[in-house]
Amino acid sequence: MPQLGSGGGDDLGATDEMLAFKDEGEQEEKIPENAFTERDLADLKSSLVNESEGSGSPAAAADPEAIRRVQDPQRVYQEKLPDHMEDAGMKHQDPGMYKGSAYSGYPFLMLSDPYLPNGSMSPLSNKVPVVQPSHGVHPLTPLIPYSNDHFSHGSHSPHLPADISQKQVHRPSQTSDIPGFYPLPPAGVGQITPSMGWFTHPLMLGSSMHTTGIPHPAIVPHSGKQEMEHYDRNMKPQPEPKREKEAKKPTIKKPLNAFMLYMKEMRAKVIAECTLKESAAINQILGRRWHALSREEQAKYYELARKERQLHMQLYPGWSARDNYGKKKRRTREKQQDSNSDPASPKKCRARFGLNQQTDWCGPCRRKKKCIRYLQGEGRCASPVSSDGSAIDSPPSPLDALQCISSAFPSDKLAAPADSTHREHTDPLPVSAPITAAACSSRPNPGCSPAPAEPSACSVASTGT
DNA sequence: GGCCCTTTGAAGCTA
DNA sequence: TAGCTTCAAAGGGCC
Repeated sequence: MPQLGSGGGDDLGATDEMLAFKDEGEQEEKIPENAFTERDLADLKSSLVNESEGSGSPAAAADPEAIRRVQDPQRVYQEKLPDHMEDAGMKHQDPGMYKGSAYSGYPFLMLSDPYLPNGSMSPLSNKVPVVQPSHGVHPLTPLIPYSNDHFSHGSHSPHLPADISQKQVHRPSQTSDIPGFYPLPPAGVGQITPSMGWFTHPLMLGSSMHTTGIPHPAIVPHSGKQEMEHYDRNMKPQPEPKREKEAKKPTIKKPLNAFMLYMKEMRAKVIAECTLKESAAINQILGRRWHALSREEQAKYYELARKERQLHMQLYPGWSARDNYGKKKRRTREKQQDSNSDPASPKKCRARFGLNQQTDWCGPCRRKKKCIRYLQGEGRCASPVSSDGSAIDSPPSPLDALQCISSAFPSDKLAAPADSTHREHTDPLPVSAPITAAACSSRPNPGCSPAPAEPSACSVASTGT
């Protein structure tokens, strides 16, 4: 795996685990200077619970651990907030690791400078033209990856829900205790912890602010306008029938993982460069580019993702990914069947290549994903025939599009990673992969010169499937 | 309107 | 513990 595996890395799939991050427990010793206080955290949780669940606190009630954490904030926050923020130079302006990254605007990393005292963004924050006009979230705010348009729907002002201020007024126990969670005067901003700094972003306050005043984007209604209306109503003090209230419980979304953060950042770039629109095709490209990233580059995103998870944990101690299970319907049965018959399934590929399953495979292969070699153009697994005797099809061919991307993005990493020693498991896109005329004809990029190849191979990029 | 596609990673579940 | 499933984002396509 290219990611972060250093030689003997075992779990190459979870490369973030391979980072030399300290154990959470070890991180308790240091508290970021700006760490918000125990009280803030407790209030924050309280407000979340109050707003989403009504006056009661079912989440906490159902989760003694949550209560304990709230009551033991020292443990909570110290436990959650890693000192590697300091280690990585993130506690203050980081001249290195995040410099030049779109994530220079990452709330966690911004600490003192990301949001200037007057609320404006750090100049560094505009480096990457990620544009998400339809979502009132600042595009450079990775800690705001969650869909937030739910909070700005309907006739409300796209900037601030009409009743926001009222709600703040009517929530004395929260507003008074969480001075930093609401539109703050410049002085207040400085009191907010780095991790909470995004709360004060003008855009956040404008459109994605949670009506609780805790605008964490992970909190969204289940879906749609109607639910949002319910959600708004839910914020009002009037008691509602239990069943109804339950149905209106907002959804707390999963924190984004490293790749998701990367996608969020790079999507617009890929779209702009290759005039692609379909997310499926874009994601294929991004997936390949992800593998082409250097260890250090990926480390940024793993770090961000880790902080994202930590913040998420702090905000929603009782939340579990399981809470959202069943909220999406998938054709899992069909996929499962495909996986079983897939000649590139991890198990089969491992066996065919006769490689050590602990060290010789990339993360995807060690899970359910296809063998990376299969995908990367070796064409097929070692055997041309699958276990059931049927012929193995040629691998999916987004490669031509990816090849084009490699031209569009003159990064030598795609063709020749800077550090090849750490990507033995995920070789970059084969340079020999031809760019089809179709692939390039749909792209304005002059660097994309077609090579003779099957025209149909571009279908992935040009049409999506 | 809502699911599908497509990617990787994290977390939960199951045997 | 290994393997599988689900969800996270995105937005065009499709039914």
